[in-house]
Amino acid sequence: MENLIRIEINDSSLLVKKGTKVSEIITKLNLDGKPLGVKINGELYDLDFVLNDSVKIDLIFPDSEDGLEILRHSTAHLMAQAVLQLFPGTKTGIGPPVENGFYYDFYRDKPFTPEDLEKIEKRMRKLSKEDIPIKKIILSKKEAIEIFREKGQDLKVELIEEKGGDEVTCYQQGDFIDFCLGPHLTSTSQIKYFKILSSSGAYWRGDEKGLRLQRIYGTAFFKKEDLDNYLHSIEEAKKRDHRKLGPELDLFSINEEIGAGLILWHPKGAIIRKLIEDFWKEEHLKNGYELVYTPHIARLDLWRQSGHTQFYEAMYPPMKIDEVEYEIKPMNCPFHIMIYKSRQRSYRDLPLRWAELGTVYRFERSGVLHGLLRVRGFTQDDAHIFCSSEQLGSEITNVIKLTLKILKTFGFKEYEIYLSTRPEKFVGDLKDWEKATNALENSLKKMELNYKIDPGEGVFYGPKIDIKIKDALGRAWQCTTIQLDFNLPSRFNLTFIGKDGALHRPFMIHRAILGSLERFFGILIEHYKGNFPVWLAPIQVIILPITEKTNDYALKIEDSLKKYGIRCETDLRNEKISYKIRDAEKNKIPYMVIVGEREKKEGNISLRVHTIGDKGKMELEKFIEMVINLDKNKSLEYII
RNA sequence: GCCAGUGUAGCUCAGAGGUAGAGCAACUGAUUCGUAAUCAGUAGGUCGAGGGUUCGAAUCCCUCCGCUGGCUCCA
Repeated sequence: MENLIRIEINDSSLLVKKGTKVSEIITKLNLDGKPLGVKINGELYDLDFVLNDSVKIDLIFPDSEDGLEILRHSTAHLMAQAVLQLFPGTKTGIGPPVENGFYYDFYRDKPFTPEDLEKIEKRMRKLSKEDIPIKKIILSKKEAIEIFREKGQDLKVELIEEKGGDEVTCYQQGDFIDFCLGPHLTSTSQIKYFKILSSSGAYWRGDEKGLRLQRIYGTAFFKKEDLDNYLHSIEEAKKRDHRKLGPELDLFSINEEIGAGLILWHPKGAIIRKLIEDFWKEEHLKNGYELVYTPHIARLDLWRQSGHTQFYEAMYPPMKIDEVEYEIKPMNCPFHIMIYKSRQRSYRDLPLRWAELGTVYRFERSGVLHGLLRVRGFTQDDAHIFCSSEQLGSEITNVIKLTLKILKTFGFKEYEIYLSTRPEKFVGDLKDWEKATNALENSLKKMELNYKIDPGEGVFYGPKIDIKIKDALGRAWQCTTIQLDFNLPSRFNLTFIGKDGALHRPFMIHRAILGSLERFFGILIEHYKGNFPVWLAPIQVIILPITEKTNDYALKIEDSLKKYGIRCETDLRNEKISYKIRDAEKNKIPYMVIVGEREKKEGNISLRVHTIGDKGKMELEKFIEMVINLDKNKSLEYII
């Protein structure tokens, strides 16, 4: 009996001998089509996989994400084969599948030019047509190292030496062999619909001081239609890129003469910011926060005491004022701490929740700047909570609740939550770390939120929860962050007098919900594709007289709307109505109120709604009521 | 910061050693029009900045600045 294992596969369960290959089981099943591989315990394997334990097997077919992963991994190999044929002497690094595609890293003296990439793609098509079988081969570690050393593939030798067991798995297709666990397709002819997308620099093993490699990115699909759709979707996403929409809609700009990573908020962007800030302040006041304001600079000594000068790399050089060194702030925390320290605190005062829209400046390396999403000057929607050990759990839960409410109001439903735990280098004692990490995790569990654990990714001073939201091109950006801090309270010797009359150290939670107004605005522009909901739209209504004869009526309507605080304008230009409509649609104004002789005579309006179209005649009062309602409720809809 | 690409009118782009171009937007005029572009005219540029090669540079070379993709995904 001990030679038998139980295999769960395809809704059935069967007993097989130890050492059975997956493929032997599969031939016994009546399947439509052949699977590409299997997934066991979350790992992908090919059909040669030998079963030695009782496990559950998931079959991988082409129409799945896992199937695509196998295809893309094989396409990466195909690309490496093409590169080695065209550019002999190139050394191969690693070539994994990634979200939406794959890449392969190469080392070569000369960089790949765009023409080289075209040649590589052409060669890949040729190799695909040649229908080269892809075979798995098992070698001893010694053999494998010899083979790759002979081929001059030093990087592979390094990897095999480090990661290879006694037996080393390789995949071979024609003249190309790669050290790889697989799984892979069985022939290059199965790789048909692919495209090389871009190249870039990369460091060997992600080490900035290490070897500089060239990375080539590509993608692949099983169907031509899917590839075309993907390429089309990239083009579409570029149209709602905030860096394109922002200047187009006159929301913000970045001026080279002012400096990289510094944002100019134009009037239309500024009104949106104001509305976001008002909402943010209201919510915080409702939730027991108090507002504070702090300066933009402080003496360098303050940053020495906080530890920023030693630990924080993004500081600007200090400036001298009256022989004393001052530093522009990269964070708000030391200021809030000084407010805490401005008097003796008692357990009766706690929790203290201090919020500030605090503008900070950080030196970000030039290559990482990115529109509104990564800048050098930005305003954090910051707050610091000082609380006792007993209050920690409920404070964290309340921060998460507030976060979810705010994100929901803006219409965000998709985001990723991460819990980052203790890194190797850390300050504070283990008990506190454990308590705080548990408090964070318990809050997530209590609220039944899906989250991933980022082991060791916490900051040196404490564990944290991050919420990331994706931009138009699918890149995730950290917005919300909830961090515990074991560093500053002790560095500044924060205390409160407990019930017992003794001094205790408060817990400190550092949190930002939107992250920064700049980044959040960028994400928001892309989230709405520039079609802001009524409550945020810089201009909510534009009144379009059909000819000059109804200009007076249009202006009367503008007056009426303005009385109710509705943000509106009238297009008095001497243009045809279709021209004015086109302009208003391009400016993504929610409502177009069209008035001609008919409306003037009947005393009503014609309404056209952005992205929806002509809604016909309407009473002015009804329209006003609708707009006010949607505005007040922060509705994401344009019509009721 | 590093690798590669890129920078011409407000925007989208053409020009690739020999006098800076188009469309849209802007401005002026005509047209008075019913749901995504009426017609005509006018104006707009140290070709990112600085240096060099040349009789002559937007174009070739160098330096700097900005922007774009990537530098996290691990055989």
